[in-house]
Amino acid sequence: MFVEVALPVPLRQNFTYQLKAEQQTQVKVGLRVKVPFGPRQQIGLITKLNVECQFDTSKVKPVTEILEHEPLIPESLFKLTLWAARYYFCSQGQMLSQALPVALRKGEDAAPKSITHLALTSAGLEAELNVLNRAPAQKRLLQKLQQESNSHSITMDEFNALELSKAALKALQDKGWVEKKQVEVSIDLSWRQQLVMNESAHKLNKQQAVAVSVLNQQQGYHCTLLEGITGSGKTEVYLNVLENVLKQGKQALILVPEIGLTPQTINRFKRRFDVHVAVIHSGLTDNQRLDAWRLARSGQAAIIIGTRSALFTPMAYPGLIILDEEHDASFKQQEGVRYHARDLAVMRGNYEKVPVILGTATPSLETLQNALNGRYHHIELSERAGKAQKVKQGLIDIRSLPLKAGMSDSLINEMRIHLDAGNQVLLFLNRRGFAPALLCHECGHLHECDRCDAFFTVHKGLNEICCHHCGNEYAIPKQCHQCGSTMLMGQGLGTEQLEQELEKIFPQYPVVRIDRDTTRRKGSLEKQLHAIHKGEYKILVGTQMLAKGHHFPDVTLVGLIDVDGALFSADFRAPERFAQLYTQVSGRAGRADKPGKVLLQTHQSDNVVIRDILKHGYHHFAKNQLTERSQALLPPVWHMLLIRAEAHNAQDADDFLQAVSELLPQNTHCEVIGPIPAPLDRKAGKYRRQLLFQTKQRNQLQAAFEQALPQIEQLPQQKRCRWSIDRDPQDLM
DNA sequence: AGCACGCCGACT
DNA sequence: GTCGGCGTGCTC
Repeated sequence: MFVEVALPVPLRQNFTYQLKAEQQTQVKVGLRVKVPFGPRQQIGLITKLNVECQFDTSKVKPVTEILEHEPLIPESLFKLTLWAARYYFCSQGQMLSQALPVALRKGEDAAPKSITHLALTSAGLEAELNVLNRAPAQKRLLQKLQQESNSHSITMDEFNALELSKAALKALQDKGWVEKKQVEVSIDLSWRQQLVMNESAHKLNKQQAVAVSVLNQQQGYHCTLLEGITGSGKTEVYLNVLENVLKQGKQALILVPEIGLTPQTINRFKRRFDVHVAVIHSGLTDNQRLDAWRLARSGQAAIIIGTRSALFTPMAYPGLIILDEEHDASFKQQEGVRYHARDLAVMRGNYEKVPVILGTATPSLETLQNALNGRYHHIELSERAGKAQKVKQGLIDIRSLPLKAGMSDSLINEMRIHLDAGNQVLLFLNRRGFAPALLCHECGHLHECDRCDAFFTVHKGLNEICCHHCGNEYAIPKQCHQCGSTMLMGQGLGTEQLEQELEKIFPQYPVVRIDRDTTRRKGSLEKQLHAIHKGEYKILVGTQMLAKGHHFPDVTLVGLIDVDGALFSADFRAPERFAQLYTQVSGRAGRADKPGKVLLQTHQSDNVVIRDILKHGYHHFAKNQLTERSQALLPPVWHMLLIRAEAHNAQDADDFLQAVSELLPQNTHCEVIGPIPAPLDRKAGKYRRQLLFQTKQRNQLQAAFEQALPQIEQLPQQKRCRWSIDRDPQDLM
């Protein structure tokens, strides 16, 4: 008997293996198997049984081992994954391995084993808390354990949630009061019978109430765009719908952007319901991920909340999928298989027959189009939930104005007014580092990365010049590389420099900078945000990071220092992104008793995009953009596939893509553009070229490319370069 | 993607 | 003499 196995290799095919007699009775589609593959053993999933062997039978190898008795993931999720492999033109094995926690890919057991508990010993039960007055961490842990009335024990997960040090635990163990115990896991599904609420729902305004009642009526698959302006209380709507779903004994999957998965967000859900919430984020170890996965699969975790990859978490009793901040670019994977969690979430809702809610204040054009043409329901929340006031907007035309570190006098004056009134000010600049280039004042030479077509960014604090594209870095040179002059200076403005200048202009107001450089260490973002909330800083400087997801109630003025770069990038999504960013930062300013203000500095004050957003708001702008995209044959109206190729030698990449372009149809419904150099022509020492394939209909793209792909893989030019496929690309970089 | 094989330069 | 650089080819 032969079986077909999907393996996590980039070859777009599955592999045939033989089963030994004793394996044949226990084999099923969806089981993991260990198989020999070339010189090593690989773990794959069975996709078909009893297949005719297309391969030279004598070369077919036997399956080494079958790793379980029951399929790892439900059929709906398995089917979704195979669908995604076809859609994104990758191998089934690659897509399936995306869908499994790393531990399972490596062969770890899927069934939950015993887990470690921390338990009180009898001595610990009688121990006096007051003895530990000088060891507060130990005291808290002991107290917690003594309060657990039944078991006098907690799981390691619960211990970690207390955020106490390992040393405190060690000390209690050494005293003989606490011990580690292996406990057999039992599956606790009591939440399905009786949902316990920790707090009651907040009062909804009329729009929220209508939204909740519409969403609660949905049975089976529905997709809804919940378009709610900042502060309109989307989360409260989620929580109400969630309550209804949990009461039916069904689980909910909540997907959030990478930056949005903060303790505050998680606590919001934990605080409302007394259920197990499985949190899946990038900081987890492989085994912690696997634990969360098991809890979700068995149905013990009622709520699963995570970032992009959590999309693939199996659920025993699926009831609802929510994807928050739907427009966020972090839902699209940017390496390997470039899937979009938003699109797959909608597809998953289809397969699981459950409703999907896409929430945002600034819908992506893709989602907006689906809402406008009726594929998705569309619910709008246009009222602010509290009595928060609308922000005031201002445009500063900086053409020929004198600037201090990129700031005009009017911006600085406005800042002073808000700061003197005791409020916080947020300045947004999407360029980290001190200066985006190093200029020789004598000969005009701009120092360029030797591996990329890009200038070095100057980082004064690190005393380094860095290439933000390949990670190349050197100490700041003392002399110009071209003329030897020592008169070197930063050219342009970055967050680091802005921070420094602000400290000079407003010495009495402490400045904090939030960007990838200041938040590199784990937990430092949390720390800085906490300090901001406590009011330790008055001026906040930062990149995108600062604009996304975090609300600062004491910020009353938001300044966008330089948006011209963002608006005039070569990318067709630049206006959309800018509009989203602007709308999102605007939402950060002000609160009920303090009206907020947003100031935008630009050299392009009469730019139609800027005018449109300021005057009519995001929704109006987005509708106009859809028309423009349609006229320009761009997504989401047309469908796009991008093939990137890179090679040491530009000609090799060009030749390959040229050959590809000749394999693709070109007519009124299908367009091929390229090969063209990528926007960053040379990156990390390699030349990058790309080819765009666009079609009017989604299925035309699927059909045409499916037909061409086998031929593309056979092209002799293919060997001389590395190439990859990006369906529905986020950007053309 | 890995991993082996294979063919040329600078080291104990 | 060998260690190791990465180009090329293969994986049921």
